[in-house]
This record gives sequence, structure tokens and C-alpha cells, in this order.
Amino acid sequence: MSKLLEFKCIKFTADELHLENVLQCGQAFRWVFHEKLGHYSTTLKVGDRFRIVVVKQSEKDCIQYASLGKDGSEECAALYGFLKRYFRLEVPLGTLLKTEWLMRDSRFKHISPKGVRILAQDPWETLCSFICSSNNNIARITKMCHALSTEFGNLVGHYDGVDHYSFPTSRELTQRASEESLRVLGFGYRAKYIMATAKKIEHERLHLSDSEYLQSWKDNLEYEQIREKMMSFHGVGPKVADCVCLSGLQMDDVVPVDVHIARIAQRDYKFSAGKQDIMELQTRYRELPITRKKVNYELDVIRSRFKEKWGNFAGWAQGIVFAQEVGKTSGATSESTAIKRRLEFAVKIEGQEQQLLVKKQNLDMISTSAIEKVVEEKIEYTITGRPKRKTASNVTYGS
DNA sequence: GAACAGCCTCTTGG
DNA sequence: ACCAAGAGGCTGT
Repeated sequence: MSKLLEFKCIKFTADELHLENVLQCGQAFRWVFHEKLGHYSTTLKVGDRFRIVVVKQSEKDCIQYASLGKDGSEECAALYGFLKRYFRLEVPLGTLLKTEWLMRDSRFKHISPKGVRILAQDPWETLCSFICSSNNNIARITKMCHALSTEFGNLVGHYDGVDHYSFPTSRELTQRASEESLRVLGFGYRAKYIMATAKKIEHERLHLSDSEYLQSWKDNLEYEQIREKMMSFHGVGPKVADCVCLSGLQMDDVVPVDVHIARIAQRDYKFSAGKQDIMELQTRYRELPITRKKVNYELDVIRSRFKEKWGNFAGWAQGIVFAQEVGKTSGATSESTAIKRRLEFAVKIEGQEQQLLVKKQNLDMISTSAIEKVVEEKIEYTITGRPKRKTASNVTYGS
């Protein structure tokens, strides 16, 4: 039982920021949705330490927020400033639509932004999250990002019965995790990428934190060079690199091209890569060996065209177009697997490979009896896997 | 450089 | 019931 939080309010309309469309649609993966309360909670590094941050959108023109510190303290003077940046409240969607996108692209006559914004997320967490995203669906990416925190992060506190952990630093990952333990947790072939990336960045960052190090690239380097460095991490190709630039480094004009955006480009815009386009890019990437190796020129031409068409906030336009294209797709989770997942999180592990293996084996054995118990206790907390189809899509969660 | 199989795991459609 | 295909890609040949 936690006492009621004191929420404060930011005046901001749902047209400009719609929490569901921003926190559960494949950009951020570590928000927990509390169904009964209508709250979202996660841990975020506010100032120099992690806090539990809670937000909700019960009224149309207001975002309510509160936070909890490790010691249970609710007050955090820096929180308003943090959220203002996290949600990029200085960027006016409605104005961009009128003065930029509508002028440049008639497609936007039939689109409303629906409060889809690009967040200013922590660069290191964004990098790890999108390494997990390759050939994957939102439900499982969400599960994996929560696993990183609960297994290898530090306990920050509890909210509404849910334990909240920090997102682990590269050092914490190299010390506490291993490829094998990540595989047992369901990371598949991405386990190797995560460990290799953690080791590499820990070695490179020197006195800076993981995120300060990534952020520092922006001070001295242009987009192409930043992407080149980003793709020097194992498991990071052009699409993942662009996602980290956009959502982790606030590079608002970067357009990540995935299969959906590529399909839209060909179907609706008739973008096609000519010999000339490809040769221009090849010239531009002359000094960038990793880019030359990893980039797909067909897709890179599409990326470049969209950036020209949509302008300085092309990445935001991409987010809106993407949301409207696939807003409600794929990977619906059945209730029984949802219960099983809740169990997986309920079984507390300490990050040792052997214990992890034992857990994996035991899960099947305890399922039947334990599931009934879980149902009795009632499921109150959900990590949202996907938009729209609420009951089917939510991954249940608890402790 | 381009093309293609293979990769972990889960879900859905046939 | 079962299997193939695909999921907001990347790596290695």
C-alpha cells in the first residue's frame, strides 16, 4: 500500500502530447502502465540520480506528474525541468504541421499528429533498447528492457506494488551480466551485441558516463560522423544508429528507415534510388568505412529524400507517419502467455548463470499451480506491449 | 558493393 | 493440430 502521491500539473494538450502514443508505441520501452490508476511509472535519471517518475493524462489539457526518491521523498525541484526536456515541450507540433509539413507534403492534409512526439531519452538506454529491437516486436523489446533493469540495475524503490530498478550502466552490465545470462533471459543473438557494446563503451568513455560520452559526440561531429561512430558498435546498423540519434541525441531531422517507412516511400512517394543518387552518397561516405560497409544504399536514398522533404523536424514527421501507418499492429499477447511472463519476472534471480538456468527449467514445472495463484491475487500492473488492443496486448507484471 | 542465409523467440494466419 | 512467415535488422560469407 503506497500513500497517494501529490501530482503537479503541466498545461499541455493531448493534441500536442498523447502519453499512450508516445510511451507505448515503440520509442520508449520501460514505462509500466498501471491499469487501475491510469498511471505510467518508470525510473529516470533526474539530475544525478535515478528516481521513480509517475505521469498520467486524465484530463485533456494537462499532464500530471510526481516522483519518488530512494528514500521515499516526493519532492524533486529538478523534475519539472527534466520532464520539459524529456517530452520536448518547447517543440510545437501544431505549428510544425502548419508551417512545415503541410507546406512541404500534401500527405499531411489527411494526417493529424495525434500527440506523437519524439522524446529526449537517455542515450545509453536508447542504444541498448534499439540493439534489442532488431528483427523483433515491441512486446519482446519491452520485456528485454525491463529484464536489463530488474536483473542488472539497482533498486530505486517501489510504486504501487511494483519494484523499480535503474537502467544499468555499461560497467554494471560488464560486471553483473554475461552473454549466457542474457540468452537465458531471452535476448537470443542480441545477447552478444549488448555485452560487446557495453564492453566497448566502458573502454572508450574514460571519465565520462555512458550517456555523457555519447552526448559529447554531438558537440564536435556532424551527422554522418556520429552515425559512423554509432555503427562501430556490434549490433548497430543504420536503422538503430538513426533511432539513437533521433531519440537519444535530439537530432530532430534524422529519419530512421525501417521496413514500414521503406514501404511508404515506395508505395506513396515513389521514391526510388537512381544510379546518380547512390553514387553521390558513395562519394560522401568515402572516408567512412563502417558506413560504407553497413549502409544499404537503397534505404539510405529514402532516408535522404525524406529528410529533404520534411525539413528540420523530419524525424518527428517520420514518427507521425509511422504511427499512422502501423499504429496498431502485431504481436498481440494472449492472456496465458501474459501470466507466464508475469511469473518470469516474479521469480527473483540474482544474475548468476546457474541460477538463471534453474529458473528456466523450473518455470514450466511451477506454471500450472502458480498461474492459478497469480490469477487469484489479481493482476493489477501491466507493462504495455502494444497500442490499442488493451486486454490482449498488455504484458502483465508484478512482484 | 550486392545478394543472401542465418539468427533467438514469439505470435499469427493459413 | 501444425507449420510458415514475419516481427520497427544486423552479421558473416
